[in-house]
Amino acid sequence: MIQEKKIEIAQWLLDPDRGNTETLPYLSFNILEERLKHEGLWRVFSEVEVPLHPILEDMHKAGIKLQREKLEEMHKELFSKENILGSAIKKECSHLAPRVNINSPRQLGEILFSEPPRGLGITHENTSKTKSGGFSTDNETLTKVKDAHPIIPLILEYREVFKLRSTYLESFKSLMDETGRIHTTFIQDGAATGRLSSRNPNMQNIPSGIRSLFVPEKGYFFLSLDYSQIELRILASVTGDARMIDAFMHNKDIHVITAARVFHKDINAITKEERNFAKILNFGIIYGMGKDALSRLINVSRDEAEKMIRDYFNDFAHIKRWQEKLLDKAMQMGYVENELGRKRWLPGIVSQNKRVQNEARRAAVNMPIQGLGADILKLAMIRVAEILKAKKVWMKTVLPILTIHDELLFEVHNDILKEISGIIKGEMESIYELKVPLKVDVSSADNWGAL
DNA sequence: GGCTCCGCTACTCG
DNA sequence: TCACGAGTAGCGGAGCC
Repeated sequence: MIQEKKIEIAQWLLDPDRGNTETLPYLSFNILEERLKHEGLWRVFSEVEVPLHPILEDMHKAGIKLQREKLEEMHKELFSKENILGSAIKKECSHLAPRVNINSPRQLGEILFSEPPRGLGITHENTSKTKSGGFSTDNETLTKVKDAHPIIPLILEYREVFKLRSTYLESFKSLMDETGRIHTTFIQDGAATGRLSSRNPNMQNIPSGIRSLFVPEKGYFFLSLDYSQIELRILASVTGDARMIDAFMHNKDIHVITAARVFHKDINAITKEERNFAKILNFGIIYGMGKDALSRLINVSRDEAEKMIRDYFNDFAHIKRWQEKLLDKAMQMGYVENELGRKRWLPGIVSQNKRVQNEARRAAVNMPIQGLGADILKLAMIRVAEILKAKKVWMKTVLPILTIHDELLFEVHNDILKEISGIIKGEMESIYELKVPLKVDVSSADNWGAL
């Protein structure tokens, strides 16, 4: 691994948000090494990031194959659909603005929500929602008024089609090599929590509807292994909350358990909707969600949302205490850290500006969870690569293809699929010890969409 | 007049 | 103001030559 890369990673570990320090680029590696050791970051550097780097290079080299004909076909189809929808939309508002650009949210907002004669005067609750004072035209807003005018569903469908064509299919076409594979770049020193990201193209946000375009070579299968509910398991483990730990130890449905707690009902009486609310609440806790966000998301009053959060913390008392302790320390020390010592500095935590401070507080409670999830996956990648290299199959009959936050994707030769999937699953589940078991779900298929 | 840069809006994923 | 973490496309304003 080249020295320059090590320096970049060291700098990122010392300032993962890229903004707290100014002139690190001129520091020698020796000085960076001292700083890493001084900050307790040497372990993450030497045992995680350094050994991970060649694996990401191998993934880049391997790439992932697209079905060229199917890609062309889908592109053609979407392009024609896009044109038809575009014409229909323009027809609906041609009397107002014959030269409207549908891709301009500002123009679109004017046309939909201004009073006649300038616009269609569609009624809506929240006027001028955007930062710059314009009408918001996002999916949530338009869905609320989708029956008010025939133009609305057309716009929603146009947006969907346009996104698929322009952001995904178009870039696949231009990035595909002669063999039909595209080679994303995994960014090791980008995300502030320790996660990886991906670009050119971003393979970590491919819509499920077009994943079937990606296929293994003949004689191979895709093998996917994903950690089941890893962030909630980490939440249970690092907070030491006995009830949540118990739920995972006995393989119970964590969202049903939560629903029973906050709705004061028996586990067997929980409805689908209540389970879904609890699911949103569980994730919301990881993200530091407040009553406003919760009430908007599950469509209850702010008072009801506040009560649900209060009940949640009453029942999972360790979680509340863990958050308070963490925030105290963050304010004293200026940073938070995960179990491996990975750090994130959050100067906003002591800001006089309430909004800035609250942003930092949410990031603070999230980082030790999201960041440990990232490290567990990274450790697993390192271990799996080691074993598969020893078996002489790495980059031969087993290709590492993608890593998507809680999931690994491989392209594996038919003959060894079963053996390899057992090995990788075992390593992923035993790579890190939490107070609850790590659970990995395995699936394989002859295209990415079928996993 | 044409070019690049950047913030904003919107949408995709875990 | 609106829940954490990312990347990308297009629009449109600002500033430069």
